[in-house]
Amino acid sequence: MRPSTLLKRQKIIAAATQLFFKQGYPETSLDQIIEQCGGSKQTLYRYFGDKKGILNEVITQGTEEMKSVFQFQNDSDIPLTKQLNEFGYLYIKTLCSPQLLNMYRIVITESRRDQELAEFFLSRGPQHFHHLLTEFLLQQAEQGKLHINNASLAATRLLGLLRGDFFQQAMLGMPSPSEQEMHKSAQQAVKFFLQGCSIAD
Amino acid sequence: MRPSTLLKRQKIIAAATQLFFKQGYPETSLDQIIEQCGGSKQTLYRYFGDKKGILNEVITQGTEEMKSVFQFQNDSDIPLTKQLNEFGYLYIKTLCSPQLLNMYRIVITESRRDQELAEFFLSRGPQHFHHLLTEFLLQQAEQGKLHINNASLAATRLLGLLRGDFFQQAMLGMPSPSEQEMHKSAQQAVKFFLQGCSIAD
DNA sequence: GACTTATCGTACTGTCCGGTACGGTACGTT
DNA sequence: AACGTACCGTACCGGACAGTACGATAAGTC
Repeated sequence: MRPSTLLKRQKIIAAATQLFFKQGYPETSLDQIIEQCGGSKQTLYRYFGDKKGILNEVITQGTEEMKSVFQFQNDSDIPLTKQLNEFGYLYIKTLCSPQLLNMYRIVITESRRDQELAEFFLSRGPQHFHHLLTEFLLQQAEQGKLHINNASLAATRLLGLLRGDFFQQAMLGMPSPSEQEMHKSAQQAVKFFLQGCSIAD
Repeated sequence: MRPSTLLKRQKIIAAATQLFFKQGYPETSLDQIIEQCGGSKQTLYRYFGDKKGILNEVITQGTEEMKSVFQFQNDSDIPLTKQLNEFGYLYIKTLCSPQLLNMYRIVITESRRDQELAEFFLSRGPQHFHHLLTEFLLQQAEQGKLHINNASLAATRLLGLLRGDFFQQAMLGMPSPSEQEMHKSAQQAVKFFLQGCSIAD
């Protein structure tokens, strides 16, 4: 294997990602990818087998990158509300990012043909956020800072409140909220969540 | 115009709906629709202009039908909690129905090309539910049965709680919850919502 | 420098599909 | 019965595109 191989792979994936996100997966031809990143169709088949192989790699790297960007600092010196506000803002911002929205659209479209891809994306994407929040809530509960019986269910609720209408609307191409709206919505959702928690379950 | 024309139109739409929902819109050829409902391609073009014309009609009739199915009885003799539970159950059930899920998938997929369709669907589908709930909450608030400042925001919150993870997962092809789970989830969400409302805003 | 192997460019194949053309046929009207 | 119109069936057009074939060329290895 040549040393340039890995670089070429990344170039192909970068080009494919950009085109898939911009136009959609079925709407992007292999020739367009080649045109964007140079090289020959043969190379593309050598590395990825077929078109779906490219998509798998795009989704894999896309989710990986998102996970690395979404860094939620769990610092016990910071008050609970503030930490949740920050988490909420990050969550809304991530959900409304073109990166995630485009992946959602593609995976939803392909889920009819490729259930495996859908499950993969679900576990690496949405369920990852759920997992992070559940762990955090669990920890807070153990420290007595929060009264919940079921951390996973509580996480589902907070995430649902955070999503609100944004996600559905963004998914259908409506404009994303501003940074200010995201902050405000996150704060309101967290407040509402904590009030509900003070008694619930 | 012949009397059989309307019948034929409906037959075409029924066939197209079934195929679009089962296979997706781009994956369904006009020949397949003809094969299913009989007739000639020419007729199809006579009635609908082009393929997208058929889709528009499918979505229009689909949302119309859903609105007529989703009948929320506002009976002031019934306690608030019970009414909200019923609403919540209906909402979850509708969201997880193949009818709505398939429309969502198609519209999301097409929203890249046809923003108008997306907005049409959004207003007739999701926003219709939001509107119904907002009106109801407003009425309850005016009667002093509920303390909220912003009925629309409150509706967004309850709907978010009701959706929980179900919608995202169903959208990606995961199995829908059972009737029991729907009932239970609706009750829990409503309970949590009402607790949050007792102080919030 | 000789050899190997990855890559390139281009052309090609097979297929699918939206949309059109057109001759024939049933239907409804007068 | 005669006429016009809607409808049917089939064939066709043009274009797009995944995937393949293959000879030419560059890059790395010895």
